[in-house]
Amino acid sequence: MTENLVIVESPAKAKTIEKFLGKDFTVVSSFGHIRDLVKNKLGVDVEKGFAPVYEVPEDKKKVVSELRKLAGQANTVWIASDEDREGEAIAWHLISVLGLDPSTTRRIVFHEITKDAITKAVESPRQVDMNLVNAQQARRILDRLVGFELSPVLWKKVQPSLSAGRVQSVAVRLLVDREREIIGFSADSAFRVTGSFSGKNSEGTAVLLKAECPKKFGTEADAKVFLEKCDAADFTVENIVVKPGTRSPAPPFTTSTLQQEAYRKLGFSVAQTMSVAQKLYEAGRITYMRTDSTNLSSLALNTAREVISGEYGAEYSRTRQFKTHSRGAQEAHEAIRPTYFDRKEAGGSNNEKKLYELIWRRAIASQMADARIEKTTITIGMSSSPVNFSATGEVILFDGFLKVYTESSDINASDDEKAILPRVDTGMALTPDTITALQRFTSPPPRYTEASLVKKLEELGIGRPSTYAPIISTIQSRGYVAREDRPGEKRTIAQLTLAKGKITRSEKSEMAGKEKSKLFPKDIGIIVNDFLTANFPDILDYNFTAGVEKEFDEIASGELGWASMISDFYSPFRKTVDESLSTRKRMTGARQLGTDPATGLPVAVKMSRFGPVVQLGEASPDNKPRFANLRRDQLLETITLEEALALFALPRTVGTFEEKEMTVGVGKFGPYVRHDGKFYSLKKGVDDPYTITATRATELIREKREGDKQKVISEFGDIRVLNGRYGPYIVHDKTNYRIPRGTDPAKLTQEECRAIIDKGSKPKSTRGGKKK
DNA sequence: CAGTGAGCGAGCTTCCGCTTGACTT
Repeated sequence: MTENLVIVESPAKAKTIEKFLGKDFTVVSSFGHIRDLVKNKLGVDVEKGFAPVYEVPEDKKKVVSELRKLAGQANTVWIASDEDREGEAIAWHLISVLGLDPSTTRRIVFHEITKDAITKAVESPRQVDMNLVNAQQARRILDRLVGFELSPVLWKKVQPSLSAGRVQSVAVRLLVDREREIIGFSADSAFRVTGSFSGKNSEGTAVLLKAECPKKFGTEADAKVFLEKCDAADFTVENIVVKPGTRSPAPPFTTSTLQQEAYRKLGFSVAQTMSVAQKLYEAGRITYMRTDSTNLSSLALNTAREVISGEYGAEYSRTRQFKTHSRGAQEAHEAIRPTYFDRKEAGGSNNEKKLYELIWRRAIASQMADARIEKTTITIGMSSSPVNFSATGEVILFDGFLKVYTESSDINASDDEKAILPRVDTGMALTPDTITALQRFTSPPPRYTEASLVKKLEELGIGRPSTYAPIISTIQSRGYVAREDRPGEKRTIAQLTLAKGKITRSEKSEMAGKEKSKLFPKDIGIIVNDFLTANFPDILDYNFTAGVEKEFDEIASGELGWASMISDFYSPFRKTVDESLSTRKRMTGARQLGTDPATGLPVAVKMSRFGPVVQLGEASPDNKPRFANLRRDQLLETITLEEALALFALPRTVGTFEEKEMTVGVGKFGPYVRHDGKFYSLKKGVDDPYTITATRATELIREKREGDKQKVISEFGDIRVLNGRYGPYIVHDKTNYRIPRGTDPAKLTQEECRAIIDKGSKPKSTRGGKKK
């Protein structure tokens, strides 16, 4: 018999709270939502005022029956789900599913897990707020209607199994729109002039000063004219400006900023960050990792102050509370911070340690003093032209929070290195050692990374902390976008150098468009996006979510009825769905590229059942056209006739080896060499199927044979002892057998192998585990 | 394990947000 049963959302939270509440209270977890719209149907009765059809999902039945049992034994049930829309709905579903009495069940909330906050919460219970619950139901129903009405349109008009939704479709649109900006971008170049000067200051010390000309020169000729002027000029220090300034720390982490910084500083993917953070949370090392709040509890503020004062001195401490700026934030939790600031290290694995340290530094820095800096700008005038040179430098007078943490930026910061400047005096003469004009190209807008996409989504108020990682994974698993690298293209840039009264020209090369781990939209994503933006512009609008969120807020405050909101949305939406089903044609992304000069046949690209293809010739009852797959880095939208025709070069014969032909092609598992009925994979990033030579192909064959030899330890007819990924094992009749510990696999005899097989120390069948 | 690209039609796919384990390698 329990006196009091408290239900929270997370089991780790339950464990912590139980300690604060004492023995009269049992604290258990609902593991999030316990009820949802039915799984495989619309689950909304459109005819009957959009009545939702709820069910307890299969994987929640156990939790529900356990909770029901405990609730039946308790005198008082307290529901302490989060203080936001979803949390309120969880409370309401719990009351309804567990058969609790709404008038005696106590709804409590707290957004920091401290004894004080919990005690206060228990002293002021309330009842479930039905307006807030209705706002959640409206959100849920709207998302279901959009997702389950839109996706089937795609199945008919584009391809089966595709999906669309309020959040994912806009995420894909961001990437497609950005890709089109990049496609339409043409790089401009200008010449940037820098100089290296020497002179003697009033103390008689020789100084060296590097400075840049703020004016850019559009053409090489203009740059040359300027360098000629420089050659004839006298240079003097015209002006020295010293400006004090401060820099302030960033707020402690939210889910989104944690994902961004873990990507920039540690190279973690968004999903990796969340799973590592989950481990730290379960171990009690950090506060909850799915949050949109930058708020810190007063307990946290106090302990941070103590730790900072003790570690760095009181002058480094400055207590701050940050306002949460993110759109649609619900602030049910604290910011992400260490549970104990005095613990500088925590976590089992290396990744856990690294992420913990990052969280610790960011949270501690947020409670530290501003850094004080001094920025110096030296202007150098020249006698032959009104153009100046300028040198900027920065000195840190007091490091403050910089002692612990500096936030990284998405933009490459290599250009504005903060140098320390030497002492110079106004009017001082300078002699140029070298002055160079280097050609610089403008860059297109950057492609999104997983983390920068999350940042953008958060800015638009789309998605929630618990869904950022799943969104990124959904749009990739649907094939709409892919995380890829690109080697980039070599580009030649010109450089003019003035030294010792002579101007010399040289050329350098740089890589343009190199990409690492960026999100690229794929053809199917572009086709789906174009279809949706053409037919459902309202839903694909970047501000759609912000608009409906405003209405959800009105429902939450009781100004708007949820059913009327849904109804206003649904009638026109449903009409557009029906129209696009009956009038729109299938979308294939087809483009006619022209005629093949060799055969005179038409060349076209389109999306086929198995991906983007180029087609040579037209299909008719007595003609089967030739097909070739597009490469991973090509798009239907941008591929040229020449590029498309080049794809038919495969498969090709590269030569003979041991009197058998070697052919190169691209198969299911990438590029290969085929020889004597066997396949040999080309090395990724090394070999190119279009240019690989016979010599290299035979090399690959020999390498593979050598590798296979080492794989076989011994062979007894149909029994083989092999070296596998997980160590040596025995193969017989297509089944693998484990070798007993302490046995030298090289010394196994046929009889011993037979014995192991007969004993049947079969590893479990590898087939069973896969779920549909 | 290294291919497909048509058409027929049954039966299936799909949303967003709240939470953790199951699973195998």
